[in-house]
Amino acid sequence: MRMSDIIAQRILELIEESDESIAEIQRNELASIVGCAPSQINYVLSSRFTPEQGFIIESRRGGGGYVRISRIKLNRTSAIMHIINSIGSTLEPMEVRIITENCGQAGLISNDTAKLILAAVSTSSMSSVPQHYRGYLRAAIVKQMLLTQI
Amino acid sequence: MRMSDIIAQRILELIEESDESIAEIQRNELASIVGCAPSQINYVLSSRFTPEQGFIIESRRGGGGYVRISRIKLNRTSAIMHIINSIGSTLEPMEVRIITENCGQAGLISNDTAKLILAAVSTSSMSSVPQHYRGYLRAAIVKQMLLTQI
DNA sequence: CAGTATTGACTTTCCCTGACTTTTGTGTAT
DNA sequence: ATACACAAAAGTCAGGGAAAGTCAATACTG
Repeated sequence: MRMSDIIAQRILELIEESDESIAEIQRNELASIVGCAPSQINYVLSSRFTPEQGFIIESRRGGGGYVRISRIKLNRTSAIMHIINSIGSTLEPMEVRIITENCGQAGLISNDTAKLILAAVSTSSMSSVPQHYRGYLRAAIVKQMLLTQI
Repeated sequence: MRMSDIIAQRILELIEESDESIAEIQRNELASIVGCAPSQINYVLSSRFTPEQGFIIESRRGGGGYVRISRIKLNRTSAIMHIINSIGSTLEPMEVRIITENCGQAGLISNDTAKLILAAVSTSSMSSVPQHYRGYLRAAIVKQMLLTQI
């Protein structure tokens, strides 16, 4: 069995065990338990615990640092997940408008949330970033934000 | 739990308990109560109770010295504007965390909104954009999102 | 060969401390 | 009253340690 699989499995176990669907680990500790390089934890997280798969990663460095992996709870979720999955790797402004409108109409997100999403990906928010990246960025941000609404 | 968190928590408790949203402490006394070096109190104050976060620090040295931490009360709109104005051209993840936490605690934004902001600027949202741009992007997004809350 | 895993060196962030400095209040001698 | 010394605070800053993050090179697998 691959190291990555062991790590992923262990993290999933921790999530299962917790009431809140949250696993909070110390990267170096987990690495030494399973016997791999610490940086491989990052690899596993970024390849298998992505927002697309329904996970949110938060972390903090320094003494007492941690990595928190949380799984989005399912229910009405499916609708939102479906929308998220339908989003490709890039999004144009018009598409964002349509998505938020649809979500709003379907009662999946509030008016306020819709506004927040539009603000986050607004032209003025992204003016510091070269054109070239904006489509990818929009897609990633919208996905990530929708995930919190589950 | 980190020492810094304990100290911050204690100070916030004191502020909550007081009618005037003021905590008045003696640096060395607090340090010895929680068991840390006195200078760490300064560290916590300067990293988490900044004017940008809506706090004012006053102090006096010498015999009978003190440190007074007071939370600024403003009306919602001006409070939010104040925070937006205090944000520079770039933001680090930690700063975003502190800002959303403080806004949440001050009742300026909902829990849900806080989550949305954090999601919008999360590492995974921005992974498609080179490091170099991320600070500026975070600042722009957070400002833009806070503006919708006015 | 293409794609996925794995590692290790280096970087960044955050926390914590201790040595040193500065400010303020108090007492005492002139 | 003035000046001075001393003690009792708080402030500053450089440095070290403990985490997590990044990235490029290499190994493995199908």
